Amino acid sequence: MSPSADRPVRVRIAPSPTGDPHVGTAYIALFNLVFARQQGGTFVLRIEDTDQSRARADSEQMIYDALRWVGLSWDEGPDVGGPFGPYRQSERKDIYRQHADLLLARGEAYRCFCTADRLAQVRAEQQARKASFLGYDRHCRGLDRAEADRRSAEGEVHVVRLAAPLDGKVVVEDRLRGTVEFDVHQIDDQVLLKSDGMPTYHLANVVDDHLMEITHVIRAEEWISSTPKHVLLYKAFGWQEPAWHHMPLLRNVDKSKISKRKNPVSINYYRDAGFLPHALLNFLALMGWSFGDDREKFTLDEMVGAFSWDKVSLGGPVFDLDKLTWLNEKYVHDLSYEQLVDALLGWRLSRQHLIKVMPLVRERIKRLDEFVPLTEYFFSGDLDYTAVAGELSVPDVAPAGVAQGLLALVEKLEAREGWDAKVLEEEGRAWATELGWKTKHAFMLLRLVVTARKASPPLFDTMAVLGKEVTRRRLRQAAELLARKA
RNA sequence: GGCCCCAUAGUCUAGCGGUCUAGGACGUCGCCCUCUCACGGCGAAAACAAGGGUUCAAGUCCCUUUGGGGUCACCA
Repeated sequence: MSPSADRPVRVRIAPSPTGDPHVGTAYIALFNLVFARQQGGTFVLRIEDTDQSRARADSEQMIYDALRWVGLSWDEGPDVGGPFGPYRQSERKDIYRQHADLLLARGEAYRCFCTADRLAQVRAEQQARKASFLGYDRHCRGLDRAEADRRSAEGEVHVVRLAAPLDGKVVVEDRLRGTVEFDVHQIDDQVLLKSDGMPTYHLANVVDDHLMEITHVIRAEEWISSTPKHVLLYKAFGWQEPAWHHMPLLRNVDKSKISKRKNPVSINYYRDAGFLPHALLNFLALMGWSFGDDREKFTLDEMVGAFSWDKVSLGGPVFDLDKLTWLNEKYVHDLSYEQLVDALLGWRLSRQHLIKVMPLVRERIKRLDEFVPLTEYFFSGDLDYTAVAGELSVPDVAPAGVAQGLLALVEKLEAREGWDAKVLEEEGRAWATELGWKTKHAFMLLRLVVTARKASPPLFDTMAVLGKEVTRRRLRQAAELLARKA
């Protein structure tokens, strides 16, 4: 019965390198790793980079660094290799194509020549008449196969879609939630191969999981509604399904799915804000899992020893920074003085970081004793704006407008790859222009937000050294403060 | 809106039919310790979403409602 009883346990995480390393990735990675370790299994890291338009050059490395920083490591992956490689989906294009061809040959899939415009029209029409089902209308499903193959051979742009069954139910056996049934009428003919030849998540995920002999899929709850599509794919291929486990989603304070707009979400933020990696990891474990007794502080090894699925709770846990801070305090207090010193030296007091700060302050100090008071904001997380609250403003702009402006800058910086003084200045100037704010005023505002002082080293150099996460957090915090005032 | 998931205090959770006048933790408040602050110690307020069943017995099982969330892409 168990799809894995006879096979060695293999699990995976499959992050997509589209941005900053996400706490949710670490969260899911933790549960995968713990389960693998407990079962004497293997934990695989696979990079899902099939969307060229969203891929970011530095993102993949940041994922590795961030996961290692929290203390998670994998047995197989693009950077460490392994017998089931390549572990980067962009390097497996041929494999997906072959599998799509296989499905095509079996009549389990078909070519679709519909244009993006037509698809958009269909969707708009469905929405307009408030159709209960939104999805592809199977326009190309009836096409003659030989004819479709000919058009394809002639180079006509098209995608490959799964020919989902027209009737019946798809059953997902979730090990955390039990049997979940989906009516097949809710599932449309999912695209498997995009017109650029890259697979969609659905195809790549199923093909890779099978080829990499993944026995247990442990992923976030947001995937549960696409699981029937995956089940259908396993059936179409005639493969054995993995055991499904859908973990609850981390939440913002308002209970929505955790997002960078409402909560620091990058692992790098937690690092830069002075959280200890083991504390973060321990905290993530607490989000959805409990030790069994009242223990809240425990190591990875202890968790591995005590882990079981029935101690996972399914309500979406709110990521509570206060409780994380409390846990972090426990970890800090458990360090010896020497260890704490090392922790600091590995953090913002590292030689590496101080060397970045120095060009900004050397000209501004006359004696060494001035360094610490002058540079405090380089070593802080959140700032206290009470002393400058009155000056946190732009002439003739209401506080709410200033808040909005700050958030607009956050969005702007988000959209731009790279974080150095040059990029920041470009974006900063464009931002001020767009808002119609004099740079003098706009930049003083930013200076106050970022340093809580009226005098500082050059603004954009300061932001560059501060780093993306801390800067972003301060912009948001200040915006929130101003919005409250309004 | 269709489908799906979820439901114990503001938050994270224990509870797997009787031992629950519901336990722990964060946060909040009070007291103690104390040269200050912090730590620490002690204590307080604070929850089984609602309504129906099943049962001798329901926070625990079932149904409905309500609420929250997710998802409906050539993104993952």
